[in-house]
Amino acid sequence: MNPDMSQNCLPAEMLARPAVLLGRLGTAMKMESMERFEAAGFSVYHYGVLALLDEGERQTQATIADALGVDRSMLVGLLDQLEERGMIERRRDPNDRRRQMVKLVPAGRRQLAEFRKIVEKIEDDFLAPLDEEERATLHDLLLRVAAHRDTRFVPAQTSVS
Amino acid sequence: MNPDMSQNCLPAEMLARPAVLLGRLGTAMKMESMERFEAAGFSVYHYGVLALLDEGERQTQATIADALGVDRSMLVGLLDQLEERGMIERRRDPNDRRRQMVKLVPAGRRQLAEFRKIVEKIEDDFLAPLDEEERATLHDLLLRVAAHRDTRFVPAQTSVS
DNA sequence: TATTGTTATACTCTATAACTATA
DNA sequence: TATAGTTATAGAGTATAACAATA
Repeated sequence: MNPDMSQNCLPAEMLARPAVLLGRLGTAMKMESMERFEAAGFSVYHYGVLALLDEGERQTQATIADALGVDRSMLVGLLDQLEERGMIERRRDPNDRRRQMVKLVPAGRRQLAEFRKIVEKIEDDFLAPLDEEERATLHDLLLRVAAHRDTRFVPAQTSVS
Repeated sequence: MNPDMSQNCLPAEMLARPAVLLGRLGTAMKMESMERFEAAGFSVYHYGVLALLDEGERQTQATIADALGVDRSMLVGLLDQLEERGMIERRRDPNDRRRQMVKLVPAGRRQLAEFRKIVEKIEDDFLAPLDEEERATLHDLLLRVAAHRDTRFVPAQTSVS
């Protein structure tokens, strides 16, 4: 109908590449997430920290930073903010006073529940055109790609020891 | 084996979310692309511009910027660089001297061929764990998600007029 | 001397706003 | 007055480097 519609489009050769779509969509996804967390008075990184600590106390800040893939110097500010709001606790390791042990406290656990709602909403909005099965397929494909290039994406074994 | 291995991992609840994987992988994809294009002396945006112009001359710079989703002020520099290297030509529209018509010239077409090799290499490295059929599935899913939220991802109709 | 956490610095990216010329 | 393109400015975000305390 409108002969100019193709003028608004990305080049067909780019649309044909899964890698291009992945890059564009992933970036959009990240921006969307950041905006929604900002709107809630937090950042996406706060979610990552709380989700990580929900799996257990950490003996050093460095392991948190490494697991989440953020710089250690950046993590300091994130933990400061979470601590100020009473969501985590830091305390020095008595055996090695350079280290800070970090753990989640009840208020943090409650906030994590709120964060999960935000994440579910984002995902649901974003993946709206896909049904449950298709989302599972997408997840499987992405997880394999992610695990292949970064061991941080390899799901942890349930240790028997 | 190593009891600390799960310490390096992202939280399981994040790994379980396709949206999280999409955001992380997409960002990694974009960064990887930028680095490889930088290494070749260009930027990913140069590829976008050439790929777009390969589909036909443009009557204004604004349609290029809008289609690629970059700011018009940013496009100026990209076109300057491509013009300096003799890959595109700009000329004023005689009917409206505010406008610049932009088209690809042979050297640009040759460079585009090089860019395509880079993109194919990136994609192949990135999607290494997926076979052809799985890549097609991934592409289909991503395209539907992309088209749903942004008409620039709706593949252009082959016009009959 | 090396490591943990912290603070300070510098730089890149990009969004916004001004500005010029044409209409 | 509005639009196309251009240039200049400013601010956010982040990577790097320096620093203090402890080992």
